[in-house]
Amino acid sequence: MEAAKERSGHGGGVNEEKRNESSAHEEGCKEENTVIKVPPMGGSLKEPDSTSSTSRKEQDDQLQSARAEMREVREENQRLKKYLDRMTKDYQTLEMKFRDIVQQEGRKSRDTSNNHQEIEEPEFVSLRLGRTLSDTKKEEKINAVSTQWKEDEETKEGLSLGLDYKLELSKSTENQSPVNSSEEVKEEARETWAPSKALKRSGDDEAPQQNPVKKARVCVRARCDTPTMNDGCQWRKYGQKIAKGNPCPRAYYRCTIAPSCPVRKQVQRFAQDMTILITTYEGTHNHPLPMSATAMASTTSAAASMLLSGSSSSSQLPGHNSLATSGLNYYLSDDIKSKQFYLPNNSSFSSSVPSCPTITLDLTSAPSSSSSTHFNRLSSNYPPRYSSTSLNFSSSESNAVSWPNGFLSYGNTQPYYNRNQIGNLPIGRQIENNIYQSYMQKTNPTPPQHSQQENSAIAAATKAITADPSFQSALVAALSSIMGTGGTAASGGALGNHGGGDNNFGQKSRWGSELFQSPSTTFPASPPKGNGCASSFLNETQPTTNSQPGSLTFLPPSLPLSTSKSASASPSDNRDHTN
DNA sequence: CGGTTTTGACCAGCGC
DNA sequence: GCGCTGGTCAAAACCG
Repeated sequence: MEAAKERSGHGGGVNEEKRNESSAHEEGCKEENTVIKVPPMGGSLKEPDSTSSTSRKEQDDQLQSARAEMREVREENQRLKKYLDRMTKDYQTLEMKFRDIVQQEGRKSRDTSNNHQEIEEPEFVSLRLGRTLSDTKKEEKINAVSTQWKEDEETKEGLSLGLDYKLELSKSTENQSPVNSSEEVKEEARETWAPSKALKRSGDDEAPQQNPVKKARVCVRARCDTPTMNDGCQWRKYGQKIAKGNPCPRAYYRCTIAPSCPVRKQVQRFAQDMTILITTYEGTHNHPLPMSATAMASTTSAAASMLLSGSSSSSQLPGHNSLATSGLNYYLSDDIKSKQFYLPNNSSFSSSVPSCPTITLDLTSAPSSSSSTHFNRLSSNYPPRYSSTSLNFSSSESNAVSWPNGFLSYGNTQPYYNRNQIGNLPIGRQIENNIYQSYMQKTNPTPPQHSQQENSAIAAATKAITADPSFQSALVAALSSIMGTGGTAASGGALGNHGGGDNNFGQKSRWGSELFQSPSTTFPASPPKGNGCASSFLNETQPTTNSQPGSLTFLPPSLPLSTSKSASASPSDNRDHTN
């Protein structure tokens, strides 16, 4: 190309000479190629007619050479185009093949592992989180999955499957072998939170140090204006750091409900979107939790259980996961390296996360019923062993509803309320708060315009949701898994669910009513200070809408919002609550 | 006064 | 071995 340019330039120079003499050539050049015809005009003006002696042959030769070059250039362009087309086709075909493979694998695993479930309750959301499988089965599953993925992912990355299922394979999976993963799963299943250095230092031997490295983490992403998201637990801030790559400091909290509780959490803003608060829970509560904390705890524990049980990874297989079918999005990612849970650019958070499986509950996804399609195509690959798993329950809450009054709205109000707009508008929160209060107190002197409508709508939605078999099954599965993994242990459910299985289910069904009827009795009163961010979670399109048959909506008890003026409002909230 | 938050310092892991 | 970074400690300050 450059050569052609040079030549054309050269030809231009030649034309200059001709220009004065015969414009006929120029005309010819115009027809052939516009490039050649652009000669520096100044030169031609300066040139005297001394060139009259140049023979036409030379000119013709030059023209022809220039034309020939142009032809070559065109041909080259055509070749490049063809090549590009070919590459595109190849890419598409490969993509198709890959998807087919992935889907087939998904079907296989589903058939083998979740057979009965689907037969019995095709519409039900499976949140058993692998509890129905024996450990060995789990391991096998995991291994198989891991290996398969490893193979598949070796050639491809950036998998996007239907049902909003997305996987992220660690970009650098290094030594992670399926075997290791299974072992880790085992260890994780014990719910032993690796004390890491702090505990080591403190001589806290309760936590098994056999499992020094891996610990399940549950990362909750939610839009939140407040420094922290109140999850009902009592937290004490014990440190703050500015992590590399994120201007926002990362705060470290420790559960203070029980002195020996190993649970910790990290709170950090998402660098690319400051409105997104990323909370990472780590460890297992070894004590009962307040009601207000069970919502988040149960959810996170469910997620953790999923992760630990390996169902996540297994299920992970494309699309087969019941979660996926149910409209739940969950992502696998290696947060350690990939760092991008969902957002392509995401490099701000979780960079600190050590090599441990992490499951992410994304509450920031757009309300789109089918799941957050807007984000995330995980660019990276699924690590041979489960690394981090992000679980997106397709929360409709693109904007986590935050209720300054200290309550979290789990009800999916979105269908009735443009959550997006609200969330994005500064006044959104206020409006929501007002609405919420209006129906919480029923005596709100200045209810917003739509508050009553919303109340009724939400109430109806709540009823519908709670009555929905899919919802119930999902809750049952989730809770059973929670109970089983964490709950079985006296130490408490993963990440803190303390309720009993059956009770929980009952509880669940009560959530909605509690939420709307007398939340204040069950949940920590909203802190006076209060502003907090409620992580509305697990909101999905409502079953009633049927837009997503399998969609899951959790209506856990409202969460108290963080309140303290400073970052971690939770503690104070809880204090208020407990005291 | 008890608990929490702040913040500088310390320690360990990791990569070069 | 050194530097960087993440995670934690712990004393002081703060708050109700």
